[in-house]
Amino acid sequence: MRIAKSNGGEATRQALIEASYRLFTSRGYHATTMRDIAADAGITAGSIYNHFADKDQMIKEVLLVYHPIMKVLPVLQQIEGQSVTELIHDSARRMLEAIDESPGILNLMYIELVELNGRHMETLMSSMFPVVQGFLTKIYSQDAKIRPQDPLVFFRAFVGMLLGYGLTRMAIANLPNKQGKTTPLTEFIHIFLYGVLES
Amino acid sequence: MRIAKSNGGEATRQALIEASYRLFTSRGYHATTMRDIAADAGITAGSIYNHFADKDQMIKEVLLVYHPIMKVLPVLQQIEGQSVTELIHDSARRMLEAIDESPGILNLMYIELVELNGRHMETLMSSMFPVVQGFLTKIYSQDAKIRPQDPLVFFRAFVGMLLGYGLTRMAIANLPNKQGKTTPLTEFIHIFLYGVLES
DNA sequence: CCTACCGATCGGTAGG
DNA sequence: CCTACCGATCGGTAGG
Repeated sequence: MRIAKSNGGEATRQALIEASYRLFTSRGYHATTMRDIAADAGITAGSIYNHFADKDQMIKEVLLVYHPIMKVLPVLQQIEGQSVTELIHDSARRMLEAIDESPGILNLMYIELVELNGRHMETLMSSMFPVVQGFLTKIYSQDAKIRPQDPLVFFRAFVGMLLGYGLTRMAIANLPNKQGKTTPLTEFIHIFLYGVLES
Repeated sequence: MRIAKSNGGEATRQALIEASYRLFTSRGYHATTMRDIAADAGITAGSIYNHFADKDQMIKEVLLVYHPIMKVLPVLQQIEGQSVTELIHDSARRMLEAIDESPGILNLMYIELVELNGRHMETLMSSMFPVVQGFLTKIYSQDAKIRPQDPLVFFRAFVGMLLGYGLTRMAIANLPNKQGKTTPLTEFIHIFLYGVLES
């Protein structure tokens, strides 16, 4: 039972988390120095250690708040719709909104997987498990013929569709001659629905 | 017109490329030191610079050989089949084979995109363009109703399906309690085909 | 929260 | 291809 400091302390801590999120996602973990983070948050390097034990604890807290899985879980729990089609449309749209709120958030997956050797994956996935189960129950209890017998395959295909959309969009955005096309998320959803539903 | 050294020089160079590929993909670019690479290739750090100007040139050459795009392009050119279904099955299977040949190869995408800030994406994508166009021409000239009017959407959905399959498989493989299930690539392909073809 | 500083380690070079 | 070494910079600490 600790009483929060009235002002500066917590604000600085938040600024540090946001700064490290910004820098980690745009350069990677090991290329970002404590001095970079401190400067971005408006303090000096030594002062970071009044808020965090070390660099590893910083990325841990960033992952806890910003990892795509963490951002997407609350959305998955609030899905609404009267049919599989509606449920998928609603969830796809809202999951992508959640991801678009934090630019570069998908990079955290890679940072965790490669630069941190997937150390936190187990924790993240296990907190995901019950939510996914609830989501799939909602889907499969609808009155519709669904092609994959294994719900896990359904979920992998669904997440895969969203990942594929997000990553190819990222790749295209990195090009200089990006045409001003509207992003065809609905087309991706339609392909997935046609693929997954027995007509 | 340089005559290759009869022996050790080129072999060491190859050993260095393979070592750096292995280490870059398993730890990331900035976490891998020149000393790590040298040791893995069986020489000392200073000797690397007889073969490569600097660290940046090493990752460049690794990308040129191992980047998923480079591995997948020759496969895309050799696709065979008498129908869209056959063509997609053949290409998906062979593309995934090419990727499975080099473990961790997908990590190179991340290294290039985040740790190297996407510097080489343009070059890679532009070499991809004509091959993709040939692939799509082959697909769309078949006698079949294809749902996406824009071939680019078709291709994004196709690549997205493969990426989604590969990445969710990676995520699952990182878990300790991985069940011994067979990987359902064909189910992914079926979902995609049902989604993309008008029956 | 800052200044000043530490030991370690990095990428890269010199000279043989 | 190795030994020896450089300047720079890193994560982290001490003391105030």
